[in-house]
Amino acid sequence: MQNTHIPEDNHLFGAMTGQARTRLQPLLELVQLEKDAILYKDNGSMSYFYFPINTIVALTYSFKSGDSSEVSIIGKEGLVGILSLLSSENSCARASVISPGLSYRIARKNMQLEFNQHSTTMLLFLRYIQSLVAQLALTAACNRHHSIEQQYCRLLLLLLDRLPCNKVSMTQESMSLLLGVRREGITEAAGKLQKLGAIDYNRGQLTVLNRTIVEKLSCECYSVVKNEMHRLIPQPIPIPPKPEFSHCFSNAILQPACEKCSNLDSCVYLKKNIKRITKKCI
Amino acid sequence: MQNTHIPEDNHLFGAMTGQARTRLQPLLELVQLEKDAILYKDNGSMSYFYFPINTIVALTYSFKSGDSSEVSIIGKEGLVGILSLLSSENSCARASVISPGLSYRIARKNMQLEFNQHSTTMLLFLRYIQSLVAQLALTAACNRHHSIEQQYCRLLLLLLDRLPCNKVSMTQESMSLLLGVRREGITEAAGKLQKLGAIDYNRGQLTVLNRTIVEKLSCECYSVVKNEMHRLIPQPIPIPPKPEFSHCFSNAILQPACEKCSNLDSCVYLKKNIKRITKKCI
DNA sequence: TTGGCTCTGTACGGTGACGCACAGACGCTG
DNA sequence: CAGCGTCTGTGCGTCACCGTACAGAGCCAA
Repeated sequence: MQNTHIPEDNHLFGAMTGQARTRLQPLLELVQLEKDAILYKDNGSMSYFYFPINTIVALTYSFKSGDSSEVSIIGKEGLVGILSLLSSENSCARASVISPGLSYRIARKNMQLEFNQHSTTMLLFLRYIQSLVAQLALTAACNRHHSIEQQYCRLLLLLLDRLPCNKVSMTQESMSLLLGVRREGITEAAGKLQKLGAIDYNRGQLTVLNRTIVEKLSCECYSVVKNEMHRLIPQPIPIPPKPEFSHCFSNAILQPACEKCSNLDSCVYLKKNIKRITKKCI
Repeated sequence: MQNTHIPEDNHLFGAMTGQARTRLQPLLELVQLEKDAILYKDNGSMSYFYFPINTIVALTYSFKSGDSSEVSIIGKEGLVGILSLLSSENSCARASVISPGLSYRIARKNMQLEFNQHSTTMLLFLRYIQSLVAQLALTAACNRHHSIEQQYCRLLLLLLDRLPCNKVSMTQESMSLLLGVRREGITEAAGKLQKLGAIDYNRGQLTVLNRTIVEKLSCECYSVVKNEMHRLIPQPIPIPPKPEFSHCFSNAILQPACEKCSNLDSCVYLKKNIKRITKKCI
């Protein structure tokens, strides 16, 4: 049975020229990123770049005190690790998987070669970096001025845009760590949204029922970031979701469509030969 | 009388190769940036890049509500406008002069040409962009977790590093707008620092008396940003301040060394042919 | 079934920052 | 010198968020 994913499901990869994609395609490897896997640490080096397909990665900055805060969310629209193309070293943020799923990855040196030798690729990536910069700047200002509720909604929307469905698999505890606030703050915001009928949730399984309400309660930061991204990186024409895809590969995110897929281990696709990246890997 | 400044007083310019500097030097123009001049707006286009000498520029993001927050501080170590090299458009932050002084500037198209055609320049600039990114990420997390007092100290240190002396010419009101907090919050923080003997101030004229205390009260963000910058961009060997320089060109920052320089208009250097960039210019 | 673990709901006091209001101090100008 | 505008100090009440603590509810495994 054929694999139902193509690297072009990642928008940034899809926005590369045909020639560039032809060059890179043989160097790509499809991997399953599991929850809380660390793709790179604050100061460590990284071996791979990741083009997420249906996984979501957060860039977070941590203080010595242990306090931390998300600075950027990267999913199928982007590339994890791109900032390290700017120099030989990483920046000071950590990249961790907050929603498990599939991603293509490519060895660092191959990516660096492509970036250095082909100006069209470089220019595209630089545009993407600019959109990341805008996201960072906005997050800074947002953290200063907006309420937990607004930021919770913003985060929900960022996650939704990067998931193949309207279900988010994250506990309130995880969300609070991302935003750098108390868990109780999230409980309160989520409780209000539930009362309004905007979301429904149960033990780490959150479903967005009415996206409009969430958008209204969110701060303007969400739409600004989204528009900036769309302005800089052309978005692919929306393709109707592939049933098999959403069935078998996003089972940690979707409510599974069948019993046997409620566990990753029983998924026939994953049984094949897709490497798993777990918490222990880097 | 010779001009006492050279473009190499700007660290980023100084870190460029000799060939690159030779190419750019004839294209540079020395200008006087006056307080509150807007170098570029949130969405507008920009005509020049600025290599600050003894002026300081803030990148701030503003919300529709009018709330705003500084996301980055740029002085003699950097280049204002560099992010727009990444694509044809600007990012969503505004650049305004918070400390008046001199800067070299270069037309946008000339800079873009240099960036596109010379890889050593490009690589240097990309490294600088990475340090900016680190600053943005840190600011985001800092805004979340650190107190006004800590952030006030951080800002003071960032300003000090970019000034030729220990005097900062800014009102508490201006500082509060930068940090995106109440003016009274700054009053309180400044009052505490004054009681401790760390600073002295009077109607917009602030002198740092004991830098060590300020560093102790600051959050770790200052040193992290500074180290990241030094790691990525080689710093010049410190040169003892030139008396004439500090006398005549930083008079809006320094307590003037003589009476006739207490006013910009009476400065013989500025009388010559240095263009002034005021609030009205863009 | 039972016990233990995780996740969520709630409550309480503490605190840092806010918004507002106003007074005093300083410095410039006529 | 008088008057005015700017800058700073201070004192409220309010609110959002924090830290802590604990209880209940759901889920899983022994």
